[in-house]
Amino acid sequence: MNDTQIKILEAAEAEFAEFGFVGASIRNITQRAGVNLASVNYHFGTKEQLIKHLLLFRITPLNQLRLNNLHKEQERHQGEAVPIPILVNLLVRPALEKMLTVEGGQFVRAMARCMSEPLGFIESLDRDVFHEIFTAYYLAFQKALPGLDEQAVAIQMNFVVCTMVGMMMHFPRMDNLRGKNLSKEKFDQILDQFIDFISSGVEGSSQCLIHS
Amino acid sequence: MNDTQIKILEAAEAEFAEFGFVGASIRNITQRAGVNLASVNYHFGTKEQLIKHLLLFRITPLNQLRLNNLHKEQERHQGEAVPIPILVNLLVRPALEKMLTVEGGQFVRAMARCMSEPLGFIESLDRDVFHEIFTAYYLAFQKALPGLDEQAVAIQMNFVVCTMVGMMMHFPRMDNLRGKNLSKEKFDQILDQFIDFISSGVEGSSQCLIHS
DNA sequence: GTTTGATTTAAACGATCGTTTTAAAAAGTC
DNA sequence: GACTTTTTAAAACGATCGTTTAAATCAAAC
Repeated sequence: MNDTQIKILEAAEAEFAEFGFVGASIRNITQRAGVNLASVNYHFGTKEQLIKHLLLFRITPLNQLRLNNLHKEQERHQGEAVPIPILVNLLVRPALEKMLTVEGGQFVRAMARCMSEPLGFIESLDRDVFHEIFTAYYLAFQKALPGLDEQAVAIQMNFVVCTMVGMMMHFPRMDNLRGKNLSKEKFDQILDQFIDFISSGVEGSSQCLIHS
Repeated sequence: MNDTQIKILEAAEAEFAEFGFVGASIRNITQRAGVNLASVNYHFGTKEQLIKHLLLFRITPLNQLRLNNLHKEQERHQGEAVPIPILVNLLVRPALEKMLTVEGGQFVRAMARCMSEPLGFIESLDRDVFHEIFTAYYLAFQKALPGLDEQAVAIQMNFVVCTMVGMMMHFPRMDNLRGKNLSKEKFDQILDQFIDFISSGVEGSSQCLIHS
């Protein structure tokens, strides 16, 4: 990985976080990075290939971690269902805990913003990158929510994903936190509470479905 | 309201829903509407004024409804706290129930997409339009969650908003629903479940805070 | 030191963007 | 019917966009 390439990726992440994919401009990115305009196309090809590279570069290890941790937890429970709060924590925390640092927050927001854009190649990338982890967690959720049919489990997982993505996008705008120099302790506390919020949501809204 | 203006607003809504504010193009909008390119600037001024007009035109009655229903419910409870599930329902349902129809879904997605863009005038519009309703519901949440300090209540409300906005953006992509010609009954059932999800999230994640 | 390949640079290309201008058409007023 | 106002129409403006090109610079190998 070239020095120029690294500078481009860092600048691109900030730019995509701020303006999304269509709003981002190659000229701004190269200017932020202090490199020549043509170097993006030289090193990465098109703008589309740049965001693909960036997203894959960041999301792949994230999902690998989520997958490994799930397997570990499943082994620990020896075939029994892993409880919902643990599943939610394993799924949500790796992404959200990055939001505390500046560069982590940029990555998270860039990911949430760009992945939400309804462009053809984004939607197919979305499915490609998240298919494996979605099905792995889907099976775990199914085991943890006996009595729910397949579609109900998928809907619950969509609730979880919606909530997580909503937070990834909305976090920088949370009124009562912005500009407060959020300490790590306070942030962790809010993150714990958020994961608790999601877990309680899944468990609470599943209950009436199980008893029917 | 002119016939041309209506056609522009309808086309603009579809365009903004699909591409967001920066991604939307005046040329596409006028082409969709079947009107001349210059008519957008003639009738609405700039692109920025167009989206402002559209958002205000749609959000104002929505928030008025949410506010009226809250006041009614507060009268019914005669000074006692309105329970969380009712508050969440009053806050969330008016927006989400529009997603079932095509034009409603376009409006909801346009709103979620454009409001999430980190542009200066959008963020100020955001605060202007939602300030009144946020504080009204904030006070109601505070009464329904005794024992939580001010910041904790605000955080809970941010969780709710995050979740709602996440759903507004993510709904058209929910795998197990797309292209299934979702019936009104099934949709209402999912919406009920979603509201239950949020309510359970608030109540569940508040509990450990209250007992401390 | 020369040559070869990789990288950087500056300039340009064609396309699209939001907006403005100027004139034609339509609608309304007396 | 003449006049004024409002609305539409076509064309152009200046700016920015992603991308390509061609020359200049650098690095490494021989």
